[in-house]
Amino acid sequence: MKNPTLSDVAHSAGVSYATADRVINKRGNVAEKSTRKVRDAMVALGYVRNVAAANLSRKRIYRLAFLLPNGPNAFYDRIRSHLHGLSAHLAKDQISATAIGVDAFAVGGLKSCLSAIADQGFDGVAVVGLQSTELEAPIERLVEQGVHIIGLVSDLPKHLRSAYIGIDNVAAGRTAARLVGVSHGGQSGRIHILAGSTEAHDHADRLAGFYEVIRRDFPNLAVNDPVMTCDDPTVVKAEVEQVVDGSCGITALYNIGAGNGGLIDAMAQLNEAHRPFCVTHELMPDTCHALQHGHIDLVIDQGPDVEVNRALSVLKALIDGRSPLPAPDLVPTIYVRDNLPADPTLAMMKDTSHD
Amino acid sequence: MKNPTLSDVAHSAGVSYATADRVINKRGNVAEKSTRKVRDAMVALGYVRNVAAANLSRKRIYRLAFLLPNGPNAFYDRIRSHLHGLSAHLAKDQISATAIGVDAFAVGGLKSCLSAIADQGFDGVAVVGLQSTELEAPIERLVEQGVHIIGLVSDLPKHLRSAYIGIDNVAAGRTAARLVGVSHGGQSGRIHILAGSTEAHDHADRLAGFYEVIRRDFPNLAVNDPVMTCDDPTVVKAEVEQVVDGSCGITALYNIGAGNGGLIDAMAQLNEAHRPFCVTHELMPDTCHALQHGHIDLVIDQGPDVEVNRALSVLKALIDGRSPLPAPDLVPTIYVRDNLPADPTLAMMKDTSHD
DNA sequence: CTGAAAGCGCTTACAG
DNA sequence: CTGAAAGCGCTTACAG
Repeated sequence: MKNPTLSDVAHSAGVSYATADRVINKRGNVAEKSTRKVRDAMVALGYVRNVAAANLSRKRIYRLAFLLPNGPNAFYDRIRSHLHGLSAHLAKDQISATAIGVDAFAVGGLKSCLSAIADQGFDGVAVVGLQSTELEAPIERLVEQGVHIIGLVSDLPKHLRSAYIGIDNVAAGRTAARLVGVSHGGQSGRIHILAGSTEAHDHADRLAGFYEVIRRDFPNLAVNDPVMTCDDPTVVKAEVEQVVDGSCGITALYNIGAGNGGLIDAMAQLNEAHRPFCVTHELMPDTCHALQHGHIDLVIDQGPDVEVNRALSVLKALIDGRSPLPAPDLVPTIYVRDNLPADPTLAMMKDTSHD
Repeated sequence: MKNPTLSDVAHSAGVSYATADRVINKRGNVAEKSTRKVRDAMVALGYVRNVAAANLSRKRIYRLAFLLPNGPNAFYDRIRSHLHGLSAHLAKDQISATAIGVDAFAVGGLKSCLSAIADQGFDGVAVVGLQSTELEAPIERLVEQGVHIIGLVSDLPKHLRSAYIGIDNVAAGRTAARLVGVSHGGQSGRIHILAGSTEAHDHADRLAGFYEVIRRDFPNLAVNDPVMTCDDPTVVKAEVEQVVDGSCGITALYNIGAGNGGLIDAMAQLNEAHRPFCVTHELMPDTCHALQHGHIDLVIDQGPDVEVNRALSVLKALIDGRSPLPAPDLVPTIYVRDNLPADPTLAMMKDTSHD
């Protein structure tokens, strides 16, 4: 019942091990006839290449890079720290994963970073992408070098990457809308929306999804035009305070982007029973705390840790030339105050543990 | 920068390869003095054992078993089919995973199954457990044989297993309660609860969590005593039809167990705008369809595919004697009609694809 | 175009 | 208690 090896195949095909190897690894320089014989033997015996053995003999080390936006951003800090906590573990599987900072969210920064990592011997890179054709040149250069590219959290143009690991932001926005809608229990209301910027594709997607559902299924709810906050907590706070004084009739608040600190500060001053229903994104120490204390109601979390783990295994599969383990698409987790991780700080930090 | 090998360690310790091997693998028969020298060299060089090489030379094959309840159950069918779809993929990593049917949910069936798989050469087994001390004997026997045991979906007594892969059902019940509560928008109401049986620990846990939150945070909501349905759709349907005729003032329905077909049939007859708010568990073709058509509102899904994948990697880590990849606890996904998998039937079935 | 041989980092008899 | 040697399934020069 044990798997046939390459030498079984070679034998059965009547050629040498080296020749069989040449055809299964497409190294060329093999007579048409030999190729055919080997191919036949392969299927006849049901040959399955032993990747572990191949990697051992080749001394393969998976060199991976994660291109993450620089700057003070709790979300990417969490990704960085998870990656860091994983490194000892990954080393045992001959995987090295390096986080590389990219300047701002601007195309220029990403472009130069992509160019800079060429010729550095990376086998795969996960990049927090941008929808810009300007990225075409540097990425194609990498691909020519045999580097595998995937989009992480925010996608690249589809034709430039082999996979996207992240959530469907339109669906996330729709989900937020549904839950906000449901929270009105059939009563009418007015929803106020905050977003980081119109540039950010993920924000635009969430907004589109949100509108779609509210307009279709909740005619009793009015939606204010989104206010841009640049993800700045101070801006968020000022905006929320101004609009929530009671005279505007706001019954729900949806923060599409970051800057939750400001939202939470503003909400904490209100009476829980009378404040608007609040939905935000990403479970962080502050949003977790706010949920526990009833300052906000729902957090839609994309699970950065899981995204990183998934990116890692997809990249490895790509490099090994095989399909990744079948797994369902990533769907964000909805947190309420009742399903929070046992010890929030611990849960956030446990990544830094090693084994 | 490359990792030191065992022969580096042996060299540096001034002993033979074989001796170094004996101490790192605790095979015994080594002089105290040699042991010390090797140990010192190990830490000095920062030796990391290459598991892949070890497995290759040992021709290790991971033989795993999944003990799943028999009988017509869509949930476990889905687990079985996912497992089946994975097998080609797993084979490439020298992993074989066999699903083994266990009679009913009774302790007796599980006990005899656990006894039956002893001496069969399994390295690890994931079992849909039961909280019964009767399982102690057969499990301890397996453990003595070096078999690693984990609980899947439903836990075993803690001291009998190395890990539990599944959701926190109390938290799931609390989440259901929160969302049901929120859906009333501050208005009062009455909630009707259906459960499979009082025996099932997961049902009991969900119920407890549900009560906890409603009682604490939603004094305006009354909760009927749970009705036991034996997870039978016919029973569920009859019960729902009886209670939803309008005269009972039911504003929400929570089905803790299975038998959703009955719930959906009953709901489909009602006007979406006036039917009670409906929450159930597990995304299946029927619940997915019901969500899309507005017959129910929320599905709390534990993600059996992800559970299986996780069980696999935890089992492998256990067998290799290392800690699993750090990953957050499993939290169920909340589905509404707006965040359903792209093609539901496809998504359910894609497991059967091979690579 | 083809083949024989050494080596990847480990384990497993086997002989002292 | 210790060591030399073959072998796991592959890849990589190297020699024809």
